[in-house]
Amino acid sequence: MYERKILENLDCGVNVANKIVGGKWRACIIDSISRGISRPSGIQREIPEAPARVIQMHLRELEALQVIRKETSGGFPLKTEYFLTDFGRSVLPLIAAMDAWGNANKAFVQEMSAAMTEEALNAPS
Amino acid sequence: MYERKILENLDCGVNVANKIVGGKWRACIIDSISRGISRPSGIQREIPEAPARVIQMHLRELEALQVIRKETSGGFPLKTEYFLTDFGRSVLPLIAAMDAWGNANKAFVQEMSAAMTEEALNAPS
DNA sequence: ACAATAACGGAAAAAAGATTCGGTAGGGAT
DNA sequence: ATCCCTACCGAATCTTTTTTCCGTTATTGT
Repeated sequence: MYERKILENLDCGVNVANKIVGGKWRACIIDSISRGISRPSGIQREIPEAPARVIQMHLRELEALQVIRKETSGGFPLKTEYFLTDFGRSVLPLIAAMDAWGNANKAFVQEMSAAMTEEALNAPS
Repeated sequence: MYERKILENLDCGVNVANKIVGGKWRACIIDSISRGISRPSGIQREIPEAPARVIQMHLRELEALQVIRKETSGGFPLKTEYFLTDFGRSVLPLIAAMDAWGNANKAFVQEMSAAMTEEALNAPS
């Protein structure tokens, strides 16, 4: 696991929340599991743009943070399943709130974002 | 401004939200301005752990994204003020939700986080 | 024996983000 | 004259996160 050089600050609530749902694919992974997509291969099929390695690493970390719980049946075909813990379920409303706000303001942010890159291109100075 | 190499994906609401409130100091800066701390120097005094340069850059970006609006009175002592736009005010409930969830689960996350680093130290393989 | 699938992880590179260092500029106070 | 304050920005560097590449193990189907 990666060893931090700068001590992370978990005093502020926002930072605590970002620790769980921040990152490029975190919320997607949690959302998939909440929708009953429990196996790693299924999650990968659900989010094909995310590299398998990244999903694997996030699953490890979310398990360590007790957001999800792992269940392995050694049988065949080699079955691993992940489920949300109670704690994990408690983030769902937050993810829903972020998703709702984001979707409501998607067009505006996309527009501003596009304007920013155009501005950068048209002002080579 | 920084030029992305990988196209950012603003299709998903969560990513749109993270574009505005993600990042180490974004929410803190927006929160400060919402509390009436309008000048850069004031914001820096409010968040002394954040380097001045970082705050400056975020202010630029938040302005470009129209989350905040800038007002300059050329007079003296060289006064610049930032205010939330209507759009900016619309993120406040989201930041409040993140902060509330984070504060409610702070102790648990801190505990899990500590357990993770200890685990890493005690298992040198 | 050989491919296919599932789960997983090491290592290094790439990308993104944060930080430090230094510099600009205008004016005020001593 | 010299130092301080305010606002600001370029560039290099460091840290963190994401990605790519390539392995391992185990079992099933052909």
